[in-house]
Amino acid sequence: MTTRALPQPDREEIRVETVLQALGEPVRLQIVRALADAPEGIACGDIELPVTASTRAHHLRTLREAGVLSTHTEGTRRISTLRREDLETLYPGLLTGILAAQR
Amino acid sequence: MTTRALPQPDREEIRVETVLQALGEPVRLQIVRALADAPEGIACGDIELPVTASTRAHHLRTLREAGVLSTHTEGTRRISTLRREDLETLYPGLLTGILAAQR
DNA sequence: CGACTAGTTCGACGTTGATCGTACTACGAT
DNA sequence: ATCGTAGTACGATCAACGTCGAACTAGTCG
Repeated sequence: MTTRALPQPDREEIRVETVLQALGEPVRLQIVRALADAPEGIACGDIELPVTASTRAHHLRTLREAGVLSTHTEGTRRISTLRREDLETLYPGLLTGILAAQR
Repeated sequence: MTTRALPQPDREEIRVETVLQALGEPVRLQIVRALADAPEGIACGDIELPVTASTRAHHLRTLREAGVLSTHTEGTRRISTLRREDLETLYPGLLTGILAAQR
């Protein structure tokens, strides 16, 4: 089995506008919430979403490039995790605030 | 002189996706930052923005309808203020986190 | 190897959204 | 009442985005 990490921005490259724009999309917010409930990460396909696989891939890429999540390959699966620490350092309280909203 | 408030969503009507989407636009984020620096409110036209008056009006409306700011008329000027308390109640930490980002 | 599975990439399509100019409204001052 | 100022509403335009299906890549298991 192979394990590899996908390219993502460094902490200092993360921009607020990009993060907010990424989070301001219902499906992506749903993904972030799913990830928040799974601290150890979750496989893309295991998140229930009302979109096709290709759209899901698109959203995950957007979130990763915005710096919201990390993805690494484990065999044929791609495990995504929230970049909690980076986000908390850059924008303390932001994630908490967002997740506090009732679904 | 006349004073009147413009229609805006009640606190319980505010939706996270809408707020995040509103904040995820550079010009609007700039407006929010200007408002954060002026707790007593600020007249629309006094915010320096790289867009025309009509575009500015559009963004202010978007932010107001999202529940991010309040606007009330004072004579011919429209004074906008951040809805800090409502946002803090709904999404504690969100605003702080966003404003913590260096410009 | 070949078949299967997980996921991505690409191109197309339709919708949304940011922007502008122009026309309009509302208020205050003269 | 008339003029000037602050700001909004409308319609048009163009770019960005979410969505999909189909083709592709990469890994696992027989």
